[in-house]
Amino acid sequence: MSSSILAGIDFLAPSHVVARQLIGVTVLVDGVGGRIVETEAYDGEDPASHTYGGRTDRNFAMFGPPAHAYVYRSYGIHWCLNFVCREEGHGAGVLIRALEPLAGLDAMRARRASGDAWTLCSGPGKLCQALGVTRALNALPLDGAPFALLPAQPGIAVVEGPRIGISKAVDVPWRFGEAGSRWVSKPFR
DNA sequence: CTTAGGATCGCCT
DNA sequence: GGCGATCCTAAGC
Repeated sequence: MSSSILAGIDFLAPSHVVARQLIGVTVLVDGVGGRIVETEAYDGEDPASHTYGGRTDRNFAMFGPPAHAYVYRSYGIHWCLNFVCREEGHGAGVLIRALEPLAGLDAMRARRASGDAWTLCSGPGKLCQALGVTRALNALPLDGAPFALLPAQPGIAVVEGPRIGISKAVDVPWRFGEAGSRWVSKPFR
């Protein structure tokens, strides 16, 4: 049994609400990770979402219970980490796009041969490489090993903007970030 | 600073 | 066979 409430967030809420609340939450994978500073929301009603066309072998985790991981391979090369939200069967989630690295910096640098501190986790593919996230973590619950989530400090200022790297629903403002953070994948304007 | 191309997996038409 | 919720490197302005 796993609760839908984790780190003070109710993962049964709509994905754009969860995406906003996740800013400032600390995520660790085997003790390596940092504060979430950038997210994007995706939803079953959303043409840009992997789940828009229904359930497949690749996206089944997004149709499973909330507060679980959905990991997929992007462009055949990178891994991307999502947190499943909404009720089971809905097909919604939040893409974790960037972290402020806090724990396990040595492990991150070892996994990401090139790259200075600013680019260790400044993108969905990069942070998965830094934290060692692969398909092996797909569909696992977020309230147990190797995951750990710690609540955000209250009062974090959040900015929003259009999502990155998609070709449909381009104007939906479902990208969220910590205001003024230098750790995001691209500046907000 | 901006743009272009390659890497390469899995789903879709 | 095409294309993507990406990243890195190289070249052009």
